[in-house]
Amino acid sequence: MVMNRKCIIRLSRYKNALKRLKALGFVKVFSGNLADAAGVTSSQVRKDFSLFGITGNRRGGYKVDELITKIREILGKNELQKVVIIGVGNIGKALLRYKGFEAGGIKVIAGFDIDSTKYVETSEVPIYPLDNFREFVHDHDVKIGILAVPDVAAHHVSEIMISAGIKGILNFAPIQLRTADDVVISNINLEVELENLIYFVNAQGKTEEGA
Amino acid sequence: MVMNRKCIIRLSRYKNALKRLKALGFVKVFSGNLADAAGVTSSQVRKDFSLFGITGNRRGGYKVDELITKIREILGKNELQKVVIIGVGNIGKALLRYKGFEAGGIKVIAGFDIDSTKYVETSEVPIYPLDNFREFVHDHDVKIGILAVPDVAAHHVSEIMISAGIKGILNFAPIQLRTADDVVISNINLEVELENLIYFVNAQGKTEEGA
DNA sequence: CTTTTATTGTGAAAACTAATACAATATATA
DNA sequence: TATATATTGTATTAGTTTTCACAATAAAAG
Repeated sequence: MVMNRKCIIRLSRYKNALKRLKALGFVKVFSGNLADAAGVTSSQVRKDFSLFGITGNRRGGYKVDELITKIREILGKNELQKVVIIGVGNIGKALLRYKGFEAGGIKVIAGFDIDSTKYVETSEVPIYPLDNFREFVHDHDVKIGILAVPDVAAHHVSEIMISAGIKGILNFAPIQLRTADDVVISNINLEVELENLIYFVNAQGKTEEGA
Repeated sequence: MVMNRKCIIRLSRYKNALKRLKALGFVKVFSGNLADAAGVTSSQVRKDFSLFGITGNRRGGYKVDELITKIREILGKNELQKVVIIGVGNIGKALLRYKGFEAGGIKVIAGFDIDSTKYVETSEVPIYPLDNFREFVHDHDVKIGILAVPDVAAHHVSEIMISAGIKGILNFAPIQLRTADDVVISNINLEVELENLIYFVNAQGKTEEGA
């Protein structure tokens, strides 16, 4: 079992690239095509594939359809993945409405909030009180949750999520969640990302001067 | 000039942790405190600091205020950083309204869209037609842009951004942007993040069984 | 059918990143 | 002031990830 996060992320990117290539009519691809599309080297592509036991034909490349299927298998995406969102503020609401997931086999099936003015059970994706969370997660066998509450609430809510049975959290709150070993956390911190950009843009300016 | 992205991201995290510790009344901290708050080891903290020439006192730790100032300097955050958003859909709108940036010295000063029904010049953050982009970027000396348009438009819009003088792009579109060397791109791909979580949650399940 | 050619698959080398260990030393204590 | 102690700063070691290089081989060409 490959536990290298970067490698899994590249696998997702290969899959996305393959979908685009397929839409363009490609039936088979070479490692170099995928490398270009995903912004890596061809040997990186082949090495990644070899880690997962994905093989092609020497001199013949890889068949697009087979590759997509195999990658989806590895990523556990051949069955629909149900996701819930906790915190229906700016970000949470945007993700509830975002249509981009469904094509990829991910479906946001509900939102939860403590603010009762946000409850809407009739909309496309219903929004329930946080009190209903545990029952909902149990009934629908949900394993993945998106945490989009303000930072002061984040740790408390994450504990609610975990105790309800959530095993993977995509955390938008700008704090470092500390959790049990069997729960996987992915952090998206927009301020950190922007600070990163600012640093490298400034650095770029400096090295350009120097060159 | 440190060019290790992970290291810069940790620096941002240290800064955030320091702000929290300061709010709790801390005047000085030890590498171990920061390590705990940021979820790394203490030697990692010291190694990172040493790369940037940040020094403390042996046996005395680091002064919180000095540290924050130095990190902000390194990150280029001692002056207000102006950011624009291109694409005022679900995600773009959420980021326009998001209040979390300002405390960190980042200000979203405008949004842009091709859809004329979205123009609002009177709201807190004005939304203009994309045609005004080049002039606005020039007038306000903006260097950082958030790209939040649908994937089919992303590459075209990124070219408009770069030709207008944008040097750093935070890209939410699920494609790999290809750009000039002097432009820095950071990608946030929510589907990829979720796929990653799904993989590791499944993997967790498997290793648990095996154990 | 034989030769040439392009591409895969992977072991080995290189580059990069993190952890360990400990000397140097500032602060605290007696 | 002298001694003990806790913490930094960094050289070294270990670990991880990527690139390189090339044998194996399938397809194409002759």
